[in-house]
Amino acid sequence: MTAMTRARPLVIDSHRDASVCLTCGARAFSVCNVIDDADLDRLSAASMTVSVQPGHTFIQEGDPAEHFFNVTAGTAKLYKLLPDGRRQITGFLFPGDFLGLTHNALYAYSAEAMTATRLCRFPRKKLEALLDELPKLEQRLLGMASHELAAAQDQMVLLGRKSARERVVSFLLMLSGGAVRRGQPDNPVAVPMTRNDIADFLGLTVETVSRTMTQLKTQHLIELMDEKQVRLSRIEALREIAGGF
Amino acid sequence: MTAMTRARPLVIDSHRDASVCLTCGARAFSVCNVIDDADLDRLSAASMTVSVQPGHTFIQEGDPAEHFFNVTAGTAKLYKLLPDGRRQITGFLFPGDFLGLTHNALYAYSAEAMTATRLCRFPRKKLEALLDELPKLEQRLLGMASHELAAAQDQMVLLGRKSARERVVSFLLMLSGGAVRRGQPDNPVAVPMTRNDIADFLGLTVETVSRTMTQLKTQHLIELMDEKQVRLSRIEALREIAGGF
DNA sequence: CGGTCCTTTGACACAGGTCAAGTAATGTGG
DNA sequence: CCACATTACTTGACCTGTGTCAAAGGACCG
Repeated sequence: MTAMTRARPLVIDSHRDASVCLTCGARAFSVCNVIDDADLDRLSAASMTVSVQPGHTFIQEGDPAEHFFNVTAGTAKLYKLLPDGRRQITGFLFPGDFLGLTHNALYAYSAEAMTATRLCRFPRKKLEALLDELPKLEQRLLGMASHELAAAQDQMVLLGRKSARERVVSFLLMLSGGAVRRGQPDNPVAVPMTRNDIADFLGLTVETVSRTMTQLKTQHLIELMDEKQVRLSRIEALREIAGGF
Repeated sequence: MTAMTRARPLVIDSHRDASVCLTCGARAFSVCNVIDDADLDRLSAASMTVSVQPGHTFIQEGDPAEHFFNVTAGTAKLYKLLPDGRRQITGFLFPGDFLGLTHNALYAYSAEAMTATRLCRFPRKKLEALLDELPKLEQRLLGMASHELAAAQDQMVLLGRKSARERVVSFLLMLSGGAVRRGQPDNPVAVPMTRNDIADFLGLTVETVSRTMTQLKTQHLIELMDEKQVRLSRIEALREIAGGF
């Protein structure tokens, strides 16, 4: 982490069509505050803006979960490791996403910035203390958690029952759908992660991801503008392949 | 659903070391009420006990999520289907578990009773209306959702990165761990689900599950008391194989 | 006691993993 | 601005873990 500056607080908002810290300099995609100014000030006293360089792991699985974060800029990945080093990426974070919810006092996963990332950081202790007094805030958290849960269940279907082809197509559609919600170009869609990250997210190997992409390209279902930019040429056909996303 | 009787309400408690409906006749594993008697009465007016026969699907994915449920007896499975019928079981429910949290107004999965099951049913609308007034209740819900989320992430690692052998062993250890938390015998551990259900939970086929079990048996790592009862003979060796559960 | 469902086991096939090599893109220091 | 290293991506050849298909034995039930 390269910079830490005092900032006004995180504003919890509905997932995805998310607002971000009011004063971190990040634009808010939808401003739908759940707490009023007075409470904002109480939160703001303890919040901080944190800048993270690409490749930096700013959360370690198993560490005490001292902070709650809101991504205000950049992209990050969440992952878990097996003892022998196998990795499963459990999610990608974009501006507006949060992390740090945990039922015990430890982080359940590691988090690493993929691009230069700005985070609004807030002590979990304080947040929890405020939950009693700010039911709206808690409802928002509950809503976000429910949303995450639904996404996790979809991912279980993908990992447990879909073929490599179906996984890759589902992934591209997910990315595109997320871009829409964030008000970013959805077709061609930006693919900021490496093939390796995609593989670890989809439960495949780099080689299989790469092969599948070229196969899709050959069949004119997608078009690789460049490495990190994919046009979905035949969305309906792709949706058919994905099997329900 | 074969029976519906007026019951006193669901009591939301910490996941797993869970209490259940106070008056459904189910014993409470830990009585740690989060709401007082007056509020209980308000909840109770709308709650109901529902009995469900084995094999009955009492929640359909995509249906309007009108109720929130608390399992008070029996076992159930949650699953999602792909259009062509492939199935992924996303979780098993035991007494004390809940279901019905959803961020939109639809159920995200189907639920089917595996054994005779009793549920405490509560209208979601009313529950949501009460959240403002009962922050403790909401905190409990948030805690349960966070716990579910952590479990879902573990399951992603299993589905994305573990071998068949590792999956089966992880599953048996999970079952055993859950039994401990519910105060039930954990070794030998009850395995109430069919091989097919296990397969659909682990992202495998019945045949692979069956073969893997006999392989573990041959290697004296487990012992099949009968079809639905497994002794974990060498727990430490099994933990080693599972890779962190 | 015949039917249904669950489980196990065997023989074989194939999707995706592994290993290896080559190419392209990016950065670094001289 | 150019050697050179490094990292990401692609492609090919081959291998293997798990799926598929088939069959048979057992448990349960009306």
